[in-house]
Amino acid sequence: MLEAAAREKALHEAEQACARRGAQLTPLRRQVLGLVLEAESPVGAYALLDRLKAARPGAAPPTVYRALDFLLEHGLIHKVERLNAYIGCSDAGHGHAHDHGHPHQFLICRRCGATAEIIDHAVAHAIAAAAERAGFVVSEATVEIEGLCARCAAA
Amino acid sequence: MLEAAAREKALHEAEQACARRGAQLTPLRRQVLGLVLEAESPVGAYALLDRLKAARPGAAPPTVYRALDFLLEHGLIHKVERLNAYIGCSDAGHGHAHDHGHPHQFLICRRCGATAEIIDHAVAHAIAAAAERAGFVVSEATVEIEGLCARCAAA
DNA sequence: AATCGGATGGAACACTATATCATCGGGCGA
DNA sequence: TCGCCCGATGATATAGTGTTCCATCCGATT
Repeated sequence: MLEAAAREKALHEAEQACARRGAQLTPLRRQVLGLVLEAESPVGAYALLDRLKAARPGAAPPTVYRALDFLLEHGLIHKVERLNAYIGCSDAGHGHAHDHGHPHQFLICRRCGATAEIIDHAVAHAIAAAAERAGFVVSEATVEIEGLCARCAAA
Repeated sequence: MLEAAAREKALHEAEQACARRGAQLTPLRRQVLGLVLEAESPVGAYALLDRLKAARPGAAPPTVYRALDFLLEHGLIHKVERLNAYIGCSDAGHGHAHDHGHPHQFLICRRCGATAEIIDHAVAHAIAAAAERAGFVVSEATVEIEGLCARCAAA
């Protein structure tokens, strides 16, 4: 997802965001975040586990799920429900404690698997308005748009 | 989800929609659709399997997943990704063959689990516009809004 | 030192979904 | 009528995703 330099920068910003919030970005959590950020596409928990085992042979499913829960909780990553996979947040650290994340949407390419996060306020507003008309109090909205990315659609 | 009479009506309409499209709503598929429609909330595949076993002791996971695939394919049910569960479509049969469904959104209550399907054209348009700006060709969009339903928010 | 709480280690298990091969039965042409 | 094809179903096994539970470690506090 990110080049090495950009990844280091993102990790550093994550550390600072956690520090501000009184959350501990431990070496394990930081390492899992790094693995998510270096993946090309959204990455599954067990793929992360395999990679994590290179550095931590004893790692088991709860190891990675606990780290993922922390990162989700603090808005550093998102889960892509349609793929059962995780991706770095393009806008990490811009929330408050226990804010599971800002409104966002994903564009998921069927063909190449590339997944892009977008932040479209018109979509967010339309959702907020529709929910309000139903008397519904929104805590979080999942918007996952599947189709063909520009590159694959052209091909 | 539906009272007995409304359920019968929905099943009958599903039969007619399938007939129009040259699809076979076999007894098994009809039975699974009935189980989905009579559930209070979105229902998981294995919960359906348990109920199906009452009538068909030999039923196994593929039995129910194949039926669900057919029903999804023909727009008679939807999958709620956040819950890994299935729910009847509120607008069944209004599509064409291999049209996996019209634009729709879900309101999922965290507290009581009630899940309502809504069809909000402003949301659909905002999504289409955002995708188009990215050169993305949409085939299907998942919109799942989690929070508190009007009843639970009032309590 | 005693204790308390968050983080991690580790085994087992629960839940969700798919692969694979066999069988059945209706439609259809030779 | 026979043989064939093909979609649907039966049945077993396995893959993939996520959780529960208990133990341990370690730093902070008292």
